[in-house]
This record gives sequence, structure tokens and C-alpha cells, in this order.
Amino acid sequence: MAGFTTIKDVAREVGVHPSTVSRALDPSQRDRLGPSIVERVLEAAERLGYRPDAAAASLRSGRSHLIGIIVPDIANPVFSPIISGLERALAARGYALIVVDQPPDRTAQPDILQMLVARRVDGLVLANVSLRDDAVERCLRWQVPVVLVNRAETTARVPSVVSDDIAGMRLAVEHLVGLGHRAIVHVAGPQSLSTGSLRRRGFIEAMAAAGLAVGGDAVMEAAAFTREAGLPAARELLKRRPDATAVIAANDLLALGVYEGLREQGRRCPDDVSVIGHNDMPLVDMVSPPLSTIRISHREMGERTGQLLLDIITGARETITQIVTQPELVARGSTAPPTPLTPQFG
Amino acid sequence: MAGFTTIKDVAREVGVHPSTVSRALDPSQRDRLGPSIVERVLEAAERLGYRPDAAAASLRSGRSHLIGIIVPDIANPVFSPIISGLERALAARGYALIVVDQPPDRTAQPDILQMLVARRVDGLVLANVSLRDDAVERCLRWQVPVVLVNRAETTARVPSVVSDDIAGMRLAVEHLVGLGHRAIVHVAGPQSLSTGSLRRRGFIEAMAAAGLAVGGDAVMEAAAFTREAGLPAARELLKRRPDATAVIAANDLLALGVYEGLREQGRRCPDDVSVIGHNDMPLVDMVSPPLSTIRISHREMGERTGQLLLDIITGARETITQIVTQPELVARGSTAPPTPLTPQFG
DNA sequence: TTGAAAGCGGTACCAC
DNA sequence: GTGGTACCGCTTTCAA
Repeated sequence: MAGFTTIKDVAREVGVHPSTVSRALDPSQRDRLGPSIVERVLEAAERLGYRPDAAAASLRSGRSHLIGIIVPDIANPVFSPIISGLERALAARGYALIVVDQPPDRTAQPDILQMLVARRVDGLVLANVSLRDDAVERCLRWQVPVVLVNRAETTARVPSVVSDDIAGMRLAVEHLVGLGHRAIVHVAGPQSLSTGSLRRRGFIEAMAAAGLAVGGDAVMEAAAFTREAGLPAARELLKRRPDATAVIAANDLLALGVYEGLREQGRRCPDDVSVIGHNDMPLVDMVSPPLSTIRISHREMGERTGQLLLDIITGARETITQIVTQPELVARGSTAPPTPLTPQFG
Repeated sequence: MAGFTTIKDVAREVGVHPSTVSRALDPSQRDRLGPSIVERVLEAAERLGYRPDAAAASLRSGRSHLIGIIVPDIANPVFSPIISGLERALAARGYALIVVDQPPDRTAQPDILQMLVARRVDGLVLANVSLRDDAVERCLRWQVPVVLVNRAETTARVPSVVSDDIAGMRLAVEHLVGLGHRAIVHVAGPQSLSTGSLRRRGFIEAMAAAGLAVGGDAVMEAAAFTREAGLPAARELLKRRPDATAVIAANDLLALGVYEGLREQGRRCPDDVSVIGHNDMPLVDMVSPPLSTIRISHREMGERTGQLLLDIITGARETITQIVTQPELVARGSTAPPTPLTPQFG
């Protein structure tokens, strides 16, 4: 990596002291210098192809302009737009993003969090926290600025950006009730995650608000937010509640698992059973039938997470802010009135 | 960021010189020291919660243990598994990954490449190169180790990891020909990208090998590898070649655009027209009809990219290696014999 | 307004 | 084997 133009080279070229170059290059210090000197420094820096060494600046200033994010799975269509939006918001303000995958099953893995802290990231985004997470504990202890995204904790001890999961489930329930459903069941996500837990609660509350009882057999928890976990959960649920005319899944992947479960049993969607998901991930409009779902803008969540974190880092924001975005209903072909459309004359 | 335990603190604690601590902490230097000292240093470092400062190490050693990747879209289901696989391979060897989104349309954007080089990344992965790319030129000039992934250049001046696009198209053509198709057309991707260009060539070559002529009207280039770009291309192609019984799309998203085009015209898939895609991205097995496609393991490509790049950086590999992975056919419901299955008796 | 000098926290080379 | 020391490139405090 030798051969880079340094601040000294520029100083020598212009005939000034290195610290003068440093000041000329820093917009916030620039006005303390003579205008001609600033101009000459900038010109020389440009001409020599000077690029500041981030490591040196970081070492001296204590700021790395690096943000770390820990996600459970980069390839998951929920998390990739979050990363994308986050990256965009950070880049706009001169920060770069280190992305780390931390699948929940990888136990005894190297300590990712410590690795990022050792790299002196200026802040951290956690997209994988459970309801009470040790990682948050440690960030707090180490005084590393942190923002949770998508999933939050039960306590609001750190800032977070999440979708209103309760409201999302209310939309889902009201949609189905509006169509005439009354026997509605829920394939829940892991209850160790806020998304799984809140959506389950949102389901129960919305059902109660609609005057519908939710028996203990109306909710089945899936082992993970995946298609694979959705299938057995759907099987079990449909067996327990053969009368159900609608299934609300805690996310789209689970909903697809429900599709498979229905297919296995020879029941048709939406003719026999309506299905609704959560997230509106890419392509669910192309499956058969097109999936009705609760849309969350993950990209926007990522962007707002970035802005919030940088505001905290730069001191522009002091309070622990909880940003809650509002989801919306996207009705497609997987939800329909419970009985065939033939009117019940006579 | 004050308050971190430094190497000096550890040295003081153990009663040795800082450089001794540095050596004790470096596995490759450790054996030059007395075993008891190593043990004491390690114990003290652990006890004091010592974490090496990556910036300081980077500044002095010239190695940042940071790799940069530039992708056209993180959220694209093709690139996210590449990132995921890459990240895994790098983490296994102590490197972290900086991810940067560089959508093709963002012109006059800040110079991403320079930004990454300024951060002194030890190497770069480019997932967004065109057939002759300026970014490659600059990496070469700056002597930054670089590996291309997914898309390559026409010339093999730098290492790359790509799928065998020619072979993939041969699989697609042979599959359709085997089903009895002869009037096969191609929705091509952008010809400025290796994937678009090679798949087009692979189509033409495979058709020729099957003894089928490809007229100039049998190929239609889409403006981008997206569903949105696939629809107009499909419209035009189906209008020009109403006799076509099968469409090969350059990727899955284009194939979904073709689905929409067929639907518009009231033609059914696969009954009237067979469709085959490329990539086997998530969920295409759930669309209607389930999409036949050419499967590429993007995650594996990402992993091999990481290994290759680190081998280059550590000097374990000198030659410019081109890794070409073999794709496989995944036949699903979107491809079928050209005429209805009713045998042509009498 | 500019120059000088002192580090930030490691690493690497030179002595001993 | 271990200690000493210079220094990576930049920022920042202090002088002038």
C-alpha cells in the first residue's frame, strides 16, 4: 500500500506546513485560512491524487466513519432492503457500512460484536435482536451508539425503528372480517422475536376488538420465519381447526408454507381458505394465488435507521427515539369471502 | 472512544515491554517468546478486556483486513447471496466486508471506488462491471487486488468468478429441443453486461448446434435485467414471432416479465408457450406456473470469490484465475412439449 | 493566520 | 528471547 500521496507530499508541493494542509482540507476549519492558500492546497491535492488515509484519521480522531450492521441473514428479502436503505443514508453523510451475517444457529461463533467494536465502528445497527438481547446489554456497557431495526426489545432502552406490528395485524384481521370471515387462525412467528410476539398479540387483540373469540388452538407458533417452518405449523393448525376459513401468517414466507399445507390437504386458496401474509416481499404478487399481505417498507426503515443513528453519533439527537412506521394492507388474490360467491337464495 | 485497554496497559500489568505484548498476541510471532510470558500476557489481555485497535494496526502494517464489494443492488436476489457467501468466506479468515450499492443510474455520484481505496481496503470485489469497465482499469493502475464476480469483462485481465453462461443456455435450449420445440426465441439481457452478452451468444450457438436457424427477429434485448424491462421486450418479441412456442429469458426476472406478456395476450404457459429463466432465484418455484430455470449457486460464487481474493492478497496465488461454475437445469412447470399432449392419431 | 510538535495504538526493525 | 525505538498519516493543541 506504499506509494499513496500523503498530506506531507501536498504540503511540500504547496510549500506550507502539513497541518495547514490538514486544515485546508477540513471544511469546518477552512475559513480560518487565507483563501489563496486553501485554493492552492485544494488544487495540489487534486493534482497529486491525494486521498486521506481513513486509518490514520480514525486513529487520531477516534472516529472511523464506519457503521456496523449485524443481520441474521443478508439474503433474506426482508433484510436486504434494510441494508440497502441504510447504506444509502450512511453514504450520503460520508459513512460506510460493514455488514455481518450472524445466523441464529451458528453457536460458539467468534464474537462478532467485539470484532466490530475492535474495528472502532462509530455506531451499530442490530437487526437480529431477541426480546431481551445480550448484545444490546454490551453496547450499552461499552457506550457504543446503537439502533435496533425491524426487531426491537421489550424494554425501550435503546432507539429502534420498527413497523407497527400490532397495527399490521389489525389491518389483516379487519380485512378478513370485512370479507365475512369469523373462523380465523394464526401461524405465529418465533415468540422470542418482537415481530413474532407482537404480531401474535396484535392478532389476538384485533380479534377481540372484532368480537371474535380466540381459543388456545387458534394460534400455532412456527419454529422460524421460513417456508420450511411454515408447512408443519400449517399442517398442525389446519388439523386442529378444520373449520378455519382464513389463516393469517406472521410473515410471507410462513404464508407460502401455508399454501403448501393447503395444497397437501387438497384445499384451495382462496376458495376454501383465505391466506394473508406480512411484509409484501418481492415476488409474492406472482405466486399463485397472488398473496394478500401487509406491506412494510423495509428500505425506508433502513434509511430512517441510518439517519437516526447518525443524528445520535453527531449529537444532534439526545433522546431515545422509537420510530414506528405504519404498514398498509395489500389485498390480492389469496383473500376472498369465506363461502363461494353463489348467493344463498332460499 | 477513550477508555479502551491498550497494549501498553497490558504491558504494564504483566511487567513487560509493549512490543513483547504485541508479539505474544501475534500467533506467528508467539513461538519466539517464552511460554510463561505468552501465557501471562494472554491472561492479562483477557482479564483487562483488551481489543486490538484495527485502525492503529492498519496504519502501521498497511493491512486493514477490510474488503470492499460494489454491487448494483444489494436487494437484488442475485447479489444478496453473493454478498452472504463472500462475507462468510472472509469472516472465516478474519476479514470484514464493506458493502456499497452503486445503482447504474446514479450518475455523477461520489467516487465509490476512491472512497474504498481511501479506506485502504486490502482488496475489492466488483459485482457490477460492464464488458470493459473503467473501475477495473483503475484498480489495476492503483494495484488494488480485485476479483470480479457474476459479471466479467471481455478480456481476462483480472481474476473472476462467474457461472458458465454459455453452458447454461445450452442446457436451456437442449431442454426445450428435447421437449420438441423448434421455434424458440430469446429475451436477452443488456448486451453491455457479460451475462447478457454471453447468454445471448450461448443461445445462438446452442440453437445452431441443434440445427435450428436463429433469425434476427428471434432475439430481443431488454433494457435491464428486471421484470419491468421484460414485459415490453416480451410484447415485441411475441408480436414479431407469433409462431414461437418457447421463450428463453436471460434471467428469472425477465422470465416473469414474459409471463405478464403472455397473460396480456391471453396465451397460456406452458400450454401455448413454454418459458425458461436463468438463476433459480428464491420463490420462482412458487409462481404460477413454477418456473423452469437454470440454477446458479450465487452463494457458492461468493464464497469462492472470497477465497480467491484472500489467496491473492496473502500471496498464496499468483496467476490470474478465472473460476467458472457449472449451472444446472431445473425443470418445473413452465416448460412442456409444444403441442397439447393429445397424441396425433389419424 | 500559520508553524511546530505531540501523539493516537500498534508494528517492525534494531540492538542486546 | 526481550527491550528500545522509530514511525505509519493524520489531527489537534499550543505557540508564535
